[in-house]
Amino acid sequence: MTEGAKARDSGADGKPERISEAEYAVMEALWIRSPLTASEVCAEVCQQRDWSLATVKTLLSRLVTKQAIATEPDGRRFLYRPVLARTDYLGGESRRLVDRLFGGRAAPLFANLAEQEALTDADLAEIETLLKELRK
Amino acid sequence: MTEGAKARDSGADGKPERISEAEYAVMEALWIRSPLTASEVCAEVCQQRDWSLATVKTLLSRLVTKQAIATEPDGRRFLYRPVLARTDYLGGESRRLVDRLFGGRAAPLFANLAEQEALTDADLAEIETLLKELRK
DNA sequence: GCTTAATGTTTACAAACGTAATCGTTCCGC
DNA sequence: GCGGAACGATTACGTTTGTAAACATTAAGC
Repeated sequence: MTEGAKARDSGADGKPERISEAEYAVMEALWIRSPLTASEVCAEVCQQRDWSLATVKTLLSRLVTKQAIATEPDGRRFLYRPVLARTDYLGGESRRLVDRLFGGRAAPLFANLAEQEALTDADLAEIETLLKELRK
Repeated sequence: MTEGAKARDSGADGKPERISEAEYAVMEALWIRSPLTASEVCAEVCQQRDWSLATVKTLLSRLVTKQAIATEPDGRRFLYRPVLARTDYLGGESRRLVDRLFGGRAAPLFANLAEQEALTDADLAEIETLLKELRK
């Protein structure tokens, strides 16, 4: 490409492009262990999702384009490792949900989860502990 | 269609198809007030999202197909109203997020939001109140 | 009665996504 | 040195989503 930084941003500046659900599965593998080769990633996810190696390669390429992962050469092939931190991703997605569906406030989300009976006793206990931490 | 219940489910049985982000904006309008005509929905959302009436009509059709809303004839036109309850939708999406990103446990989500400083004092207070309720 | 405005239906089209096959190169084993 | 395996890059193709225009029908005004 002759005129570098064409556009479509997601560059170092603009907010990172969203990671799709399939791409997320690949990210997970890399968050657990990295760097990995494409084959190694496939070894981690292809069984569970019933994917072919080709699919994983496509997803890796797209993630590189989105700058969610980076490559480092290792001989004739690449090793892939996350650029986007897991915590940042989770935080971003959580905020998105809270902003989009609950007016940016977390309390209604919890009320909703409670209503859905999606909160286990363990969850409640942990949250209580966290609350104490935060209010300190 | 000659052979009713063709497929593509989302029928009365299979889990409801996902509602996209644009579609959600339409649902919001209908959750706030319903039934509404297409024009009325447009009056609610077209300014904010910079949409044309045509776009709203498309989204309404798709939502009808997905059985998220239903129509009732009103003379020569339709009135639209939600079939999917707001609470159910919010609950479903919340669970999806918790399942997909946090292994189905709400506590890590909470921890994450805290880390992202996405919890206001008001949130904390409300959640505390909720917790007390739930543990009763 | 005829034009027109409103409304649902159909069709359109580009971008993103899911899923992959194919192509071109290069290294490794024989 | 050569055939195949491994790998990244390119191309492919159907579906969903975002966004809308075109079309058909009909009710309503003049």
